[in-house]
Amino acid sequence: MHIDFQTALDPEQYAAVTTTEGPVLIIAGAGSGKTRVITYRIAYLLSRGVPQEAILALTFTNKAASEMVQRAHDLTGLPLKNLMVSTFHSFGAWMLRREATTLGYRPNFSIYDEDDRIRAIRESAHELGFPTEDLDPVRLSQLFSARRAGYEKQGELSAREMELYERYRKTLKVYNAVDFDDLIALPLELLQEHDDVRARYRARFRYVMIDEFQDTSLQQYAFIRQIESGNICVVGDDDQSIYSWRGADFRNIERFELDHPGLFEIKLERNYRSTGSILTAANTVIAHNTRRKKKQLWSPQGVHGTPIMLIDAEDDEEEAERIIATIRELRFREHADWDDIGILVRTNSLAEGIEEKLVEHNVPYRVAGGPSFYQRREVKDIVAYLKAAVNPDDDVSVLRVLNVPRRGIGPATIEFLSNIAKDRSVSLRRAAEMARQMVGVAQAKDGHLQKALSEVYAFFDYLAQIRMAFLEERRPVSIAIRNIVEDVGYWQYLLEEHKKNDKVAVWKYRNIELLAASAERWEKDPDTFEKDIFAYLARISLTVRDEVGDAEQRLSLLTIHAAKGLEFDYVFIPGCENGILPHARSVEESGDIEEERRLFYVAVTRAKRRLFISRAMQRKKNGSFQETTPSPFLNELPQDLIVMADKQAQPHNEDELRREFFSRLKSRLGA
DNA sequence: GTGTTTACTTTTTTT
DNA sequence: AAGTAAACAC
Repeated sequence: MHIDFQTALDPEQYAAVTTTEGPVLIIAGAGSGKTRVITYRIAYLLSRGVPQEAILALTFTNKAASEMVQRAHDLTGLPLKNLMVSTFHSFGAWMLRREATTLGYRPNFSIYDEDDRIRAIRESAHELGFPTEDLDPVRLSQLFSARRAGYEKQGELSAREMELYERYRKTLKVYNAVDFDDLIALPLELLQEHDDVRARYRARFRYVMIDEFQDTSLQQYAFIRQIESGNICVVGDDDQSIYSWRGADFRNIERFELDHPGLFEIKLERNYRSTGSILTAANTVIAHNTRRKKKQLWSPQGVHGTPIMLIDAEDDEEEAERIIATIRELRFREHADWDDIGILVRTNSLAEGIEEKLVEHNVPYRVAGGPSFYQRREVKDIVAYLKAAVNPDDDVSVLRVLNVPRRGIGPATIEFLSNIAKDRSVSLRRAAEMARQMVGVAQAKDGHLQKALSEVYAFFDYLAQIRMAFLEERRPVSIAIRNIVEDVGYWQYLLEEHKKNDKVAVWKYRNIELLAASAERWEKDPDTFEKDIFAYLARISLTVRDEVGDAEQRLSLLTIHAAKGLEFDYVFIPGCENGILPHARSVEESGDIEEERRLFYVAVTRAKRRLFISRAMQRKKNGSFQETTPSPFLNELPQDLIVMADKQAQPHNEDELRREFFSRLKSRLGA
């Protein structure tokens, strides 16, 4: 490994990379080469003889983590098997797996995503006889998270809801399951309460780095404090803090300063990404925020670039049409590649409308965000089989597939078993086991129930069989998936469920085949170090989307949240209307629009060359049209840098003419 | 226990 | 406008 750090980095970056001992705070403005600094820092540590296993780098997304490893690998040319670059949650899961017994869990615990969690809350509410009419599991889920993270004020619960919260926690323990909050809270508890464990982890991870530090929660901050032992480097930008709704608190930056008196602090303000007009716009907008660290992005090249375009359309459909027309023009006039274009939306629902138009116009695109592959019902079903096989006490997964495909196990049977389970605080599986032994049950006259119960027993026996295959003969996950589909007759089930249009059934079956194929790829990947079923389940529970590495050029359509850390030559920000950006709900909840402004700032700073902002005068919402007003952020932009897009100047262009020509040709040949 | 009809509200962002 | 949950019929 031979790297000339001095020439590869600007002076500030160089200082940030080479100050390896003691606490370091890096304030990294948008486009200032943050990822570059972190990867060079890893390379620098390695070049100084620090062993890989002594380094811990924590990020928020799997994408950021894998990109970092990739770039560190490219830089050093070293195999990086023992380098721990991970998301907070994956790292928590990893720790918890190793230390489960200390905390009273078994190592085969299940990880519950939001959907599983809602089901568990419903289940607990049902057990408590909580009135269903005022049960809002989604809201409760948020409140529970706030409470778990230590935000008492936000997490205000009524006495009854508090009772439900306690029951939910107990229920998860019985199921041997943890939720996302637990993945941080439990390892934290472990480090706080077991000096020997803390000493062990501190001894190992002598160099700790935190990416997107402004997005850490109080809980994560406490966790960082526990695991670091002096050499801690945090990188963040308070202007890009957009996750406060998830418990993030950018004041952790101030806390960090207070807690580390001798810290080395450096600001990266050189922006290598955007043109001058985009930077000026970004600086002007963000200056309206009151609580922020002072920062001014500047461009070392000093190029001013093209003005920002403002598109105002009659309605949402016209907005999408004009965006697409503009994109065509960019492709024609500036030879823009599809990959260079990003459409950044505030909400997923906004993306849907645009997506329809993209399909209509044959624009190749990829969507990020939105419901992921792993959330699809058929995929979740199969995954639930895997989860339940590994951890048969996981009632949420069990209940999900107990009667899928239909086995005649309905509400009555489940009620019967859950009563036993509730009385003894055990899982359904244990309850079923007990029922099997109980003479009274075997002699009961109810033929229906008898039949259903024997189906339940057979179901658990089947799960045990799969479990054995995993643990004893180490059956690969991909094979197990295909076995399950076959054994339970899932294909027949799909056909049965979609009698009217078997296209849906085929589509769903294909998704399952994709799941098996992706598992197979994962098994064969030389970079996967742990290949057992536990590692697999942790991975898919904590992955939003798999980066499908297809070489095809595509435009990106994604939420602003998902766009953080990315950049595009051409950026479109649709829906710049009051209520959308800033989002009404957010303003209502937090009382100010500063976070929404940061969101707008993040969107603007993704653009390298040109920025297009659009809005519709009226927009379809829940079926009917609604008049809109422009986003206040539009007035905060420097007006001399904005140009109104001309409505008339959207003629047929090359692409369209060509397509029209071909379609005519085709129909003539066909006729 | 399963299938169909009816009433109703919904999404802001994600590990 | 559409998808979900409760209500109802078989």
